[in-house]
Amino acid sequence: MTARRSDATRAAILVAARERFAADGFERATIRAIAADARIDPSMVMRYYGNKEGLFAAAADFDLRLPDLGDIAADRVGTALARHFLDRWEGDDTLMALLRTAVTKEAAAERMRSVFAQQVGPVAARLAPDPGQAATRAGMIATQMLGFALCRYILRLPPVVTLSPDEAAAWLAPTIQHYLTGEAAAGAEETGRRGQP
Amino acid sequence: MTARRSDATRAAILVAARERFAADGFERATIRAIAADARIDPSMVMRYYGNKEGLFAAAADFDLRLPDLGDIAADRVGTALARHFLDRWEGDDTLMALLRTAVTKEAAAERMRSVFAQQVGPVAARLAPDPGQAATRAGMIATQMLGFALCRYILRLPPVVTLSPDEAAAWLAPTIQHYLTGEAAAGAEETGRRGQP
DNA sequence: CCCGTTTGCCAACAACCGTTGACTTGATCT
DNA sequence: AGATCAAGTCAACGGTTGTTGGCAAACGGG
Repeated sequence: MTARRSDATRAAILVAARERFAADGFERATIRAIAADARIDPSMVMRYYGNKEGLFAAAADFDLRLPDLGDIAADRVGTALARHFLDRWEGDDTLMALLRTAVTKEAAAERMRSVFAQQVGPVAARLAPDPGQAATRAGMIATQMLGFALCRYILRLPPVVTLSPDEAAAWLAPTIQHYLTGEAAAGAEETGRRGQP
Repeated sequence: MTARRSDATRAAILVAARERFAADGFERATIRAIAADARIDPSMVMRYYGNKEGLFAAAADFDLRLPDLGDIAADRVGTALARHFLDRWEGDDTLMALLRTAVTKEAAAERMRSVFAQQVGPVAARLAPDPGQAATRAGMIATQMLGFALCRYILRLPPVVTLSPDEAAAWLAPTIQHYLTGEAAAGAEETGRRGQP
């Protein structure tokens, strides 16, 4: 397939869409505002992306780009993961657009689920000491990383915003490492039982 | 001030508003839908709460209701906090309404910030080994608790949804405890420096 | 050079939203 | 009983949004 003459316009729309979705979320980001940012007519957005959901799907196409962790000592993976997540968040509007939208749109939440299941899950599966708990371990890592992003980039809690990237990584790394390779939490020994009682 | 005749209506509006805000977020929850749930006219909402933001402010008035932790051993506070947070989330729509809205509305984000600063902050200030790091420790606790709530109740990541409350508390407690009283993360020794370089 | 296709703009529609004001009903007090 | 005021209903307005179809200009192959 050869390059179309409208590729520049398509790309401009996508950039503007990512910025608006990241800054305002899905509902408050209007097609008119996105089109104005991209200096084109709103109807162009419809022509190239069908409708607002199609535009979002194209703008929020995301990959964590986790590096190969094979050559990293198992007890240093926590640090590597924490740093990678932070780098990924700082430079890319896509993750923020996805998170802001996933809170209110089921389709975006589903994409968020698949990102973590397909990209963090395998890492846990390879490094977790207990294969049966790998999914849970990946899930707990997601809670910590998404929670950190939520507090730092969206809610902007002052003590979390103030942290330098190095400090942030230093706080997060032991938690990630613990969820990944630390002792599993049984949790059912006090008042309940695993799964449904 | 004596009880007004309209108190039942006011309360019905508030209940319906909390449910809608919690389920749909601020923008997708319409005054018309809330009024329909409460079986009254939309104009009643305006009369009693001024406008949509006033309604939200009334519906999202929230208190963590942290218990007195004075009589709990310092090394068991993590467990107590984790359990309390979980209880608070399970039973009350208010927190979900607040979180769903805080992601896109600055006023709600500000309320979220003050909730954690004024309610979690003091706990950290009393138990942290290093007073200067108390705010940071409270912030990291917020990242973990809000991240867990985000993944379990809003994004519904399967491995996090599946956990029983006891299992969840067992996973969260060591992390909270570590953020509260564990060794502080220096974090600036590798490539950066604390605060601005 | 001409004709079909792509690219873009313009105006408009239909739906929905928050919000308002006027009117009716019902309770309460003298 | 009649006056007063709160409680509730109804219809509408102004604005915004996603979306559509028609039309003009630019482009490119024959």
